[in-house]
Amino acid sequence: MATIKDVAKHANVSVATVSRYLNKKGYLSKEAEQKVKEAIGALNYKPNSVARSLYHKTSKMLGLVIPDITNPFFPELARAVEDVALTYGYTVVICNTDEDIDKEKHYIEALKSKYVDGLIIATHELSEKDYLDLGIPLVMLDRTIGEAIPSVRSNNREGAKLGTKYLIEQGCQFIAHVRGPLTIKTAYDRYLGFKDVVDQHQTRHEIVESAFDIDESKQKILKILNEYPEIDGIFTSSDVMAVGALKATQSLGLHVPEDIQIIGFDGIPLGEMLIPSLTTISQSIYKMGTLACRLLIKQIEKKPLEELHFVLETELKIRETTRGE
Amino acid sequence: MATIKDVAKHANVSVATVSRYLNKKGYLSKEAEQKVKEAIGALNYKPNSVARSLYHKTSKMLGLVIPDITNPFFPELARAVEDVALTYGYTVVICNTDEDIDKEKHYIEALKSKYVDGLIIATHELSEKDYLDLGIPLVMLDRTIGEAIPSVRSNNREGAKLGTKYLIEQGCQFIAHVRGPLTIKTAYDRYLGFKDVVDQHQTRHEIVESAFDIDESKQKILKILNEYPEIDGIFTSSDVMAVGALKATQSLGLHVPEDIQIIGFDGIPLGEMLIPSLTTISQSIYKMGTLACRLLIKQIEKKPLEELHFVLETELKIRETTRGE
DNA sequence: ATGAAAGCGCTAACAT
DNA sequence: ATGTTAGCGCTTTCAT
Repeated sequence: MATIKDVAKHANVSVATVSRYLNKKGYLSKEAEQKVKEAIGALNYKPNSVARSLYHKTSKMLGLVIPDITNPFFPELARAVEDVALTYGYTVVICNTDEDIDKEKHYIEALKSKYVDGLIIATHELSEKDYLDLGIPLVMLDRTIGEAIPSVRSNNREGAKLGTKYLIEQGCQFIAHVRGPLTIKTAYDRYLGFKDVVDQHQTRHEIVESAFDIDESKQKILKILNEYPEIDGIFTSSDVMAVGALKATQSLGLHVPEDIQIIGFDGIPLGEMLIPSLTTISQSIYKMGTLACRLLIKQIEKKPLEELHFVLETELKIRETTRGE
Repeated sequence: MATIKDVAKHANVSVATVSRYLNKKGYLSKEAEQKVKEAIGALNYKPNSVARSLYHKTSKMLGLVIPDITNPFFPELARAVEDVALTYGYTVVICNTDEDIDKEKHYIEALKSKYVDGLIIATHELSEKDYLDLGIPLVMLDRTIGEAIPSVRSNNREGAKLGTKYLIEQGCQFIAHVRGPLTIKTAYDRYLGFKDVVDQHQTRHEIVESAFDIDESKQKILKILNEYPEIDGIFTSSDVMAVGALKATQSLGLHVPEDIQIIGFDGIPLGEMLIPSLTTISQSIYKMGTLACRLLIKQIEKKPLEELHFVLETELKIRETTRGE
């Protein structure tokens, strides 16, 4: 691979001149410009990012820290981040932490030593201080952590209200809510939204807790359906959980949506592929990703942020697991 | 961030000594070792990867070039690659090319200028020469391209035979095959396998072509089902296409598997989540990823490869879209 | 056993 | 307008 020296030699100028050409900085005669341009073409020269990084302490790399790319919520998000990163000339490195604090630390350390320019964090492991101490631009995705770190998330509580309300409108008299782990704020907000509505309407309800996991959700629902066969509506804290619900009702010989209606949360592509397709509270996943990435790049480029915390509205996507009009 | 100089100063030794300690190379007195160790601890020193990269022309980074992480085949693959990469201390950068040759070239260029150590390629854009000219270790995933570049793929033809045979065993008399784009070798092999079996059994059949896309597949199937209502079996070239088939049969009021049986190909997690769950020819996706990554790292570490081309067997996963025993 | 110094490829301050 | 050079943080050869 040709270096800047080779180009300088070939063009009969100094490396500084080549560098000026490359960065369009400082004075440069038309003539020199022409010679350099030719040399670069002739040698097929490409600037070496590593050398640039070493000098600038910057890498044009972004880190995306997520629990697991295999969770259907994240591919679309990752895609969104990557799409805008590409636009601005950044490369993104995805880190699967499996919600393991050591793994997360390991990755962040590795990225820092590569001069990563910023991080989008979609996990719930470290504390605000840990993140702030990193000393690099950050965006929290799907949660806020203190006021200082910019964030992008959905209005989970309102979304949950939307879904619960719709279930009641469709005639549900006894609704089960499968909520996510208590430690996860997102899941807690959805629980709160559910609670708001059932309390207000004095709707009979039961709440179970489950990991965002299809099988655990199925088991929990089987259990509660067994205990309360009158349940005629299920609102789950995620679409994956709703699949578990669907499996459970199916194995019980229940018809959806005739006997029991189901609403999920997330709006992952899977929902549309199911038969029956899943009614859900859809988050603007792609938009969350692009927004987070733009926020991050703005910080990296030291542009002012007129707003730090973004809350996106959710949308009720009526499909086949509810009765419809 | 502390540098090697800081550590040297703190420990009252030269940077060379610190470097020797870091790399466990060359002579080092117990005493010096102790001092350096302390200094590193005290300063919380972490070696800078960028500086190392510049010297070694190596980055401990791997590139994974795929069409689109949003395609449900790839998250599991990416996960597998990352898991083994992590074990060996590598970081992986995922590149979504959208099957766009310019995007692929752009990414590869960017990675090269970052001294990426190797590439796993799961796209079909560039030629063997293009790849060879890169001059870095490579593994082809899901296809072979010449003899020189190591590869990992499934035995697609045998897999297709397995599926087609099973459909016939289950009583199908008229089978439709939705094949993938002709340009994709993988899809072609599956088509060949299908053809092998229907020809041998003189089974009535029809073939349509579709992108690996749910809606297009649905439309194509709707059309052929309309033309030949006697079709009682569908074998698709991917699971996503099979979802299209399921949607099509459902919209026609057909019962699966009673009226018509369906078999997909891939074994993506989605298949299990569907209701009815999808009978499919399952590839060992995770294994393909780990194998490819190990192969790549072996090359990077200049270890001999006893074998260059790996063909993994597929497995028939009998679920609910076929009649079963 | 340890240190000084060159060099990886690039940028920018300084000199001319 | 252009060139010389120090330095980014690290590794390694060569002295000592």
